[in-house]
Amino acid sequence: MSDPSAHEESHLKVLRLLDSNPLMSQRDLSDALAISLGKTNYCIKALLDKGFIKMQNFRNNKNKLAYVYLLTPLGIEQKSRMTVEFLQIKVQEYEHLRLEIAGLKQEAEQNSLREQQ
Amino acid sequence: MSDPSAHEESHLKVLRLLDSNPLMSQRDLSDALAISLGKTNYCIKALLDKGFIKMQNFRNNKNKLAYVYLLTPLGIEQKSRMTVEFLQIKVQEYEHLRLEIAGLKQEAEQNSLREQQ
DNA sequence: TATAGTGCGTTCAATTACTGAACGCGTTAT
DNA sequence: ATAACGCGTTCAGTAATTGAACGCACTATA
Repeated sequence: MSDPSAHEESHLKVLRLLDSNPLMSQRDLSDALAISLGKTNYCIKALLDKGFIKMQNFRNNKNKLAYVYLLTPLGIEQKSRMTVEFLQIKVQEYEHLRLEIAGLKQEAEQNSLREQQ
Repeated sequence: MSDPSAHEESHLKVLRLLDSNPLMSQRDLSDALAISLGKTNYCIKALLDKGFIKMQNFRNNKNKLAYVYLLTPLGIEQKSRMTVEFLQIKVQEYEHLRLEIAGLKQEAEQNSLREQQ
């Protein structure tokens, strides 16, 4: 995929997940996104590098050292921007898929007619 | 992509294209599918290997040597099977996308409300 | 207190996926 | 003749992705 929006989409998904739950580990994220741990780490680093998220140590009520990934103000702003951007892209994909399904349906019907003869 | 259905989808698309126009060259196919020539060639070879298509020399009315890629009876059968299979997959994707769009829309609206305050 | 176990972020060699320039060949145009 | 063209084919190079392994800090167990 040399499509730049492919990376961007992972970034948006991570931002959305972390915004709803900053406690997610990189392994949680890779499960949720169905991508490898390495790729998730690569993505997190990019978001840190861009200043969209920050990594923060904290101790929870069981005195366990852990991390939270918090969206920065810039990250929140970018998340909004990317949300609108992908909304448009997704609507286009939706229409494309609708047409593709229509084509497949038509063909499937033709095939079953052919079998009946 | 270790997803086996990714290959399969290319195969189905090639079968559909060739069924509608056996005169398409590998370059035509790579344009239509927006994939590289090398990948198209790899795909064609796989379909030949499986016996789904056959490659046939012919001479058109201008005495030009050329190839046609014809679907075999097995290829026609497989194309039908794969069409039904992907119809189901695509419908699922469609629903998934619908939900994703709904989520994005809701979020975009929340963001614009936040901006107004 | 010692020690094993757990979960975390991180790394990176290996694998897989993909590209597209280049080639040989036969046809077509000059 | 000979250049130009389009075809399938090849393959070295690059991009993308994986996941086992590592060190570290905390937790549970003896």
